[in-house]
Amino acid sequence: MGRSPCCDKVGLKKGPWTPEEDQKLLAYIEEHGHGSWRALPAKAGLQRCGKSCRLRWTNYLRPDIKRGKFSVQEEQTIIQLHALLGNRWSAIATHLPKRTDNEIKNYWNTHLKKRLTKMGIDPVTHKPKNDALLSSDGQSKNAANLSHMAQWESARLEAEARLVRESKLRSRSFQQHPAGFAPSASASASTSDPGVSKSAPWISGGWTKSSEGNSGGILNTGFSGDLESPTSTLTFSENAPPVMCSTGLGLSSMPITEFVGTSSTSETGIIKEEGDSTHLPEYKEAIENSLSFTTNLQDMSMSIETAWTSESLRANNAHVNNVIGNVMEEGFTNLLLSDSMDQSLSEGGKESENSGGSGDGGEGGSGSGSDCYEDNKNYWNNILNLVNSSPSDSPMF
DNA sequence: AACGACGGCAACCGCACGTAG
DNA sequence: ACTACGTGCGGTTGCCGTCGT
Repeated sequence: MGRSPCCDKVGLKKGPWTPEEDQKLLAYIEEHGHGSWRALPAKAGLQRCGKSCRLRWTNYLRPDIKRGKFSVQEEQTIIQLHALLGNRWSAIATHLPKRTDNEIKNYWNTHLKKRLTKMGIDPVTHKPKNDALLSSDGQSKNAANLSHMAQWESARLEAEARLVRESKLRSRSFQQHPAGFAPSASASASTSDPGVSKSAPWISGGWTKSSEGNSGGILNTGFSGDLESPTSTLTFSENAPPVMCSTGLGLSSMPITEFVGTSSTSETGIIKEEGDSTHLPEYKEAIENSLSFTTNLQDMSMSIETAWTSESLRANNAHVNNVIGNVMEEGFTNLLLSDSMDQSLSEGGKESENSGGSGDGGEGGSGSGSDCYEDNKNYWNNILNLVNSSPSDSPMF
């Protein structure tokens, strides 16, 4: 595939941007929008490649960027989402308004990763590093299961994002071929679309819950507030079996409940080993089937917003943030916060400016010795809380 | 004061993906 | 179906300021 290098032209400047360059770029974009990035430098009178301009704009000049220290809440959000999504910074950035993925990535690499390591948690797997030591009391199993859960959740998010992306495409078709679809002045996607089942097998497979009573699947649910995410049917109810209809992912029979109920009762609800092993291939398949790991939560929220522009959908992101916020209030972040504070104390309050916010670091007291396991347990419990507390009646989750 | 080590961060690089022609 | 282009994304690099010796 031919792909012309963008910066191989001689005479193009690289390296740090000067205020003059910034000014030029800013002025041009404010007046004309960025349009084609490749064409922009010439038009704006910059000796830069388009890519460089784009990066400068998205990571630095954009007016809606918040700079400066990350708040404790932001830190916690990053860690939690990283546990679920891995190094998908753009997805994580979705839930940190005004922060760029690059900034988050840098912050993770320079601060949070180290902090987790210091806490004895593997920043990659988010598992306790002393897994082996814990194995005797079964904690390693728990940790593995929790990690497994996170992996699965990651795949789930991927699938959901794909669904939305698919819907986005449909939305474009709406705009381009309005005659071919029921007109939707309110863009509320209130129509059924036979094409859905063809293009999105996981939809056609039926989100049992969401498609019940509306044959068109998810898109039929009407987005006036009762949009049912396919995966939102993953209710995490300990009583009612979850209606996992991700047939496209081969997950329909997965014993999700067994995973799910565990978040709040760390000791009891952990995945049953037999269930886990039984469905391991399905998990694997589910994850592997989520081919497009480029999708992210931003895709979900943004594409829905652009696709249907329903106010109710705007709550999706807000909800996620609320969930995260709730989790934080419940103490997960105390762990890190306390660590943060420990660090502050030990390092002379280097990070004490940390948004002074939510001084909820009170009861934490992590970090030392015997508390380590407890902390890690809480850590994972709260990650699961994040997932579990996504209400089934949420438009998005 | 000079020097090296280290950390933080902006920017670059290259791959992947979507899309238009 | 193929190709070129535009863009998104994550990993990496390199500059610069700060700190310790």
